[in-house]
Amino acid sequence: MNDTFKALSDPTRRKILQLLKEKDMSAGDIADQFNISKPSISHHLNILKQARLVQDERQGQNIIYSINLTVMQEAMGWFLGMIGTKGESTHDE
Amino acid sequence: MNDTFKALSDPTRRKILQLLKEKDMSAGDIADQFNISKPSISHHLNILKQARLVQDERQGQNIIYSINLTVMQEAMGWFLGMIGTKGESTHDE
DNA sequence: TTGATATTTAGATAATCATCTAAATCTTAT
DNA sequence: ATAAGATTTAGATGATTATCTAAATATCAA
Repeated sequence: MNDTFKALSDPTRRKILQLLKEKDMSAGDIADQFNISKPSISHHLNILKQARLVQDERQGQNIIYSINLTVMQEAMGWFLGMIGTKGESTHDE
Repeated sequence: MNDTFKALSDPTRRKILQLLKEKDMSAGDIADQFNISKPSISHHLNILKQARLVQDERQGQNIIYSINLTVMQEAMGWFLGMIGTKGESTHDE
């Protein structure tokens, strides 16, 4: 969960996720959307990958990235737990 | 929104929010829950405050912190937007 | 196999961040 | 007014991070 939030804390990485929400994209196509070097984007993609927020698959010369909505939902679960009735305990009592 | 995610990226700050979800607490009582100096906790509280994730109010010698669920809900809205049907565009077309 | 394209890895650097101690501020009680 | 308690501010330090350029790896095409 910490990796997830750390990964989401950078605006470039959040924008990458928003791009991948629309459609799967190659690393190069993703990099073209930013004024940042390709190695830096590769680094961001790696952080997203370690957090399992994205998956990658090689297709010929390209590596295609796609979003992992399952992990996104898990993160949203954290918010749901927080927004539950104020003062409500996590465990039954 | 960036301030929000930045604020949420630290585990100590997330734990503070979980404490405040249960009940409002003074800065000192919050600090007692961690093996971290009071000034450091004060710093974390300030970051949460700038992100408007918490509010504070002085009560005598103490300063009482409370969670701001509205901002939490806004952050969750970002996730809802992400989890919408894959490939679905934000604007109508 | 050689060359071109796509992507990552390595290594360096400047900026940001979490943390600490010491000192300052604010409030209450004597 | 002074002392005590609660909290924050100031300033410093070590760790993490985002970024870059240069070099390495992998795939495809000729």
